[in-house]
Amino acid sequence: MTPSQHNSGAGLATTLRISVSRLARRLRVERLEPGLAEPALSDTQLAALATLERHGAMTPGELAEHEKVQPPSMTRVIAALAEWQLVRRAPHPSDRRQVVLTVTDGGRDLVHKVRRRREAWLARKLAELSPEERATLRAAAPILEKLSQS
Amino acid sequence: MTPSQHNSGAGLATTLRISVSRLARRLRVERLEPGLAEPALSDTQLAALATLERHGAMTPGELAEHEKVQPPSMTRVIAALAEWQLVRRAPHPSDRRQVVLTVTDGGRDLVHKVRRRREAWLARKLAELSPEERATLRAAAPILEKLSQS
DNA sequence: TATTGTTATACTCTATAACTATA
DNA sequence: TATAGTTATAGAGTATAACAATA
Repeated sequence: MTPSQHNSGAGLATTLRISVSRLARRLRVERLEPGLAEPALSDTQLAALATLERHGAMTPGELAEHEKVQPPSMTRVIAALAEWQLVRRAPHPSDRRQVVLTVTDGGRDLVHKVRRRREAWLARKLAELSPEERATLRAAAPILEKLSQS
Repeated sequence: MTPSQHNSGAGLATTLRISVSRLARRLRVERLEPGLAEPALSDTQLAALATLERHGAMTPGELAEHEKVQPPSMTRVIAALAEWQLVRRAPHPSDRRQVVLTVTDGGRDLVHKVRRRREAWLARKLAELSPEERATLRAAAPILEKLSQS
């Protein structure tokens, strides 16, 4: 690696891209494996449910915009989530064209369960590291976060 | 955060999962945006091409197994790649049921181009960081790599 | 008979276009 | 007229089942 690469981060870019992509894929897989009890939610359904759980209440249009899907696609996602009693639809208080979506208790439980399951694997792996290695990752996390902004 | 969480990495698991997943998604998106010159390869097509570029020569069955798709799906992927002259099919030397796939020069160029494009974005972002931040990431990369093993 | 690859067909997910109800 | 949501329909991607060629 040349000094200029060292400074600009070209060599670092290669190793970081590989390690980040691999770990992310591993985390994604880890979400799917267990948990055959609950309905098999698709990525979009799970993401929409998690967004709703975080934001509290949104209209279908807002949710579609947030999840970067078109409104008709969100209609189908909501229909599935509503059928499984994970979200609830209520009339908008002032505008009768709109619909207000909220997460049910069951939906909230499912979001938490999936979140815990995803993190359980990673937490186990982190516990196997040395304290110094964990400190390095703790310092790196906000920098990684900053990289993905903008 | 409690001391035990600090030691086991449960709190760290949350922040690290979020930052790694976000950055990986950002890197994936970065593959799509520019490059309107070449054919728009799907994720699976690009992954199959990259695997073939790395391994040199495989049969459709081996490639399907490696990419975790069923053989009929791989048949269609190969058909598209062959139509764009990115891979070449040759008869197997001894078993006439089998087919041997190799990457063409054009396919190899495309793999390299996409790989460079993905890294260019990250290298630009890394160059905006302070030397200390880059040093932290350089230390973190092998630890992230270790986490994704096993 | 078993195996490799392909063709036929169906399902899931998402998109665009057209429609309904309301503002 | 414009907007929110839905319904109708089409396209991309992948799966299983059935088939042809070869071992």
